Amino acid sequence: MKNESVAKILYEIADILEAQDVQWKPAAYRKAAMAIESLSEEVEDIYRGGGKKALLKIPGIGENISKKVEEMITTGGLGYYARLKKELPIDFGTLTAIPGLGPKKLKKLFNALGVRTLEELKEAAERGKIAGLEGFGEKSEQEILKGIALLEKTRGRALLGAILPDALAIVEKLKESKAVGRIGIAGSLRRMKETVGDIDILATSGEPGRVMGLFVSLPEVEAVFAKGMTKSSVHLKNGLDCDLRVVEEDSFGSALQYFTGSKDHNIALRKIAIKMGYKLSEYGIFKGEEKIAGRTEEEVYGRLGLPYIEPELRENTGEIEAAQEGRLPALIELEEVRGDLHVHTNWSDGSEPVEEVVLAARERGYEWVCISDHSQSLRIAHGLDERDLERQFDEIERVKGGITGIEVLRGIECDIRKDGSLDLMDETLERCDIVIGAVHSHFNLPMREMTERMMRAMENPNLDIIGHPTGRLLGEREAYELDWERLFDAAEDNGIAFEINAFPSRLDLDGAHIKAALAHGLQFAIGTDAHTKDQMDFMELGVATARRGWAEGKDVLNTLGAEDVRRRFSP
DNA sequence: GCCGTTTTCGGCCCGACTGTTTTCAGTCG
Repeated sequence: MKNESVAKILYEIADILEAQDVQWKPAAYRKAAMAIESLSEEVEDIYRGGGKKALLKIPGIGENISKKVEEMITTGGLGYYARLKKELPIDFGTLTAIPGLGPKKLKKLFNALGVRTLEELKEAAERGKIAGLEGFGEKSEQEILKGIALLEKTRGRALLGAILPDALAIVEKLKESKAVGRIGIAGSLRRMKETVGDIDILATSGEPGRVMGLFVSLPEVEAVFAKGMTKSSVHLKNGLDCDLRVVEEDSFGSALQYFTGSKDHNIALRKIAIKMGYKLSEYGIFKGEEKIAGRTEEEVYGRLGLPYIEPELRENTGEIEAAQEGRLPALIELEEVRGDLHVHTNWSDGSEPVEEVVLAARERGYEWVCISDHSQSLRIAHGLDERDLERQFDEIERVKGGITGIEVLRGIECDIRKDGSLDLMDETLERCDIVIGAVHSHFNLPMREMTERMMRAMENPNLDIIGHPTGRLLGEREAYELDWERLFDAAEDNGIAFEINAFPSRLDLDGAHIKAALAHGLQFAIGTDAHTKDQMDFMELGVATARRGWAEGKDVLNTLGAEDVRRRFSP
């Protein structure tokens, strides 16, 4: 059973128990579900490797839940869940996604009207059966109908690269108002998560009413969920929800800290505050009635005895302990990036000729750029064969002659065939500065075969980098499974780097992969995989991913000069 | 149900918004 399915059942158990007014257990089940959901490894594999004992090592999973997870993995079902579901056969997973409906209200609807599914809820609301119930009214019935309509449209999380510009545009529009003081993005967007579920904006204002009025009437807004003096929530036309909060000037730092999260990071901070005899909230740090911090985030962290922690690290995955011990990494900065390792031109499936791509790289302040088009197997992308590549090398030489101030590296995104061999002759690959090997076919191989396919490719002395290693794309789960430990070992043996692929529709390596690889002493190369000049701007996303994996400048090859990159990859 | 430099028992983050409840429960983040 996959992590997602295990987590879904645990979430549903939490909802059922909460509907039954059970104390504390719902929170415990939810915490366990979140822990399993965010594992970078399959819980099945963890169990196969170390049994129930290994499950107990996952924080939030104790004696009871580990037994239940064990049952799910070994039998594919869970008796406890089946019994609960019999008592309360409600589709909590779907229905709690409707704003305003939680476990308790859904139980009321079930008891009064027998509502179990989205369809039954819709029918009950359309027939006006809900308005008369205790605890509901005309308004809530309408809200439910609106919620269902929104749910039926596309919902869910969106890619960072797709949302960041929209969020910045809203912030810019609000900034134009004189009523707005300080303003900034918070939430998972500020932490630069690969995907974001909503947009959180935080501002200060002497006239919150005016700011809220402006916010809910922005043209981007499709529906308004709530409008108050300190908080308003809307649904945007791009499909995401957006919250705006207005706070006092002297609470901006603590509010920014609080609403940036993550939730787990904040809970850990609050526990530290409690131990020190303080109370931490979005309004500041309080010692009794007295407020002792809150104006800036630095002040908040400082009062808790911590250095400032970068938003990308705030996941409670060891950053607080590292901060306490003074061993936070000096995260790589966008300014340190000296070149893009992976761009396409119109020689394969890119839009522009070599010359324009090189000029675009120079405009971005890079010292070098590596041209890396597809190899011949990728027919739909007009992949290059040996002769094409030689001709492209000539073209690169010609372009280099006419453009100063930037170095051009000769690269190739070479297909890794099903058997692990590379798609071009060794003599040709030897003439490249950088060979990026990538999988573009036979995605459904079993984990072992796929891993060994890549390991075989790594043994070719010409291969330098594994490109977009996970194959994950938007809307799909991991396209194929890999045995990371074996892969890391092979990369170490052969001096191979992994690519952090910043192409906007790709959900490639995440922070956990990167941390694990760094622990093996491996290096990364950020490639935008740009197919148009504009897409080279997504370097920022690649850097954010590296930062979320705790990478420093030395861990990322893009911080090297052109000659050092060449030397790093010459056999 | 989980967890432990307060603890193997007794805690578990905290506050705003909404609707309908005339004093607050449920939901949300």
